Amino acid sequence: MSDSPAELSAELRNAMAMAAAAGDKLGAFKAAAAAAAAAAKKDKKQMSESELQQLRLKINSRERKRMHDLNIAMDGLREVMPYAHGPSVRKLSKIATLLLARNYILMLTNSLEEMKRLVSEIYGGHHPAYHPSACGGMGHATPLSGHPVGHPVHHPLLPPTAASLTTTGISAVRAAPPPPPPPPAPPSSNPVSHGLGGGFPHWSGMPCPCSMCQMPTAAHHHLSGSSLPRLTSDSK
DNA sequence: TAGGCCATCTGGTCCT
DNA sequence: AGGACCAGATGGCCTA
Repeated sequence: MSDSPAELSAELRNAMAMAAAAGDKLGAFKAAAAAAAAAAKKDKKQMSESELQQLRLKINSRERKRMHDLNIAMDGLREVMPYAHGPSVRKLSKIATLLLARNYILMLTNSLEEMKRLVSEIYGGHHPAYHPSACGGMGHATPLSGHPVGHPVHHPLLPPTAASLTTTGISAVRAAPPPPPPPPAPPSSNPVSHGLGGGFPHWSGMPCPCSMCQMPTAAHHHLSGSSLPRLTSDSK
């Protein structure tokens, strides 16, 4: 197996390492891109070994950048998760981040529903929030979730309500069976580890990403995975 | 040492 | 045609 992909990629890695060592990676990328652009004008069968290699370097560099951007977005997601941050805490894995985010969204959605229910109970459905005309003509698409009387509402910054989510293709979240609303405990309370795989610390009232704590929300399983349209093509 | 996680390469497919 | 996206393969690093 002398021409195995592993050996070929090792060769390319050496080329990249040499290019990176000679200068900045951007410069190496630009050189590779220029050579690849010239080479791409020809038929691939007519391309020389080095031209093919340059094209491969360009594609590899693009893919690296794409994955790097994805990791940056993942870090941004980690930052807003109710989880212990800090140098002494191990970073959440990607799968754990996604599972925790999902549970967190479900929890927030449920809390919002519960809050709306409580407000309607207290005010008997006569709270001004349920009458958009009382909000200075801002014209809500959906009733606001019971903001306190007298407090200014920054409408553009409000998170979408569960009802509005249904109009954006996320209705499955709302369709989830309501788990018991967790108390609003801050993540600073003592974590409880159940000693399962992954070693996720458990915070009181906070969603856990570990597989043991995934609630059976079969009602919205159709939201996951391959059924989601591509972001770049959902406008069609 | 096995298993988990990750980065990277690679070829294929889809989209603009 | 070129780029974005995806999934499989591979190897490295780390931890229990």
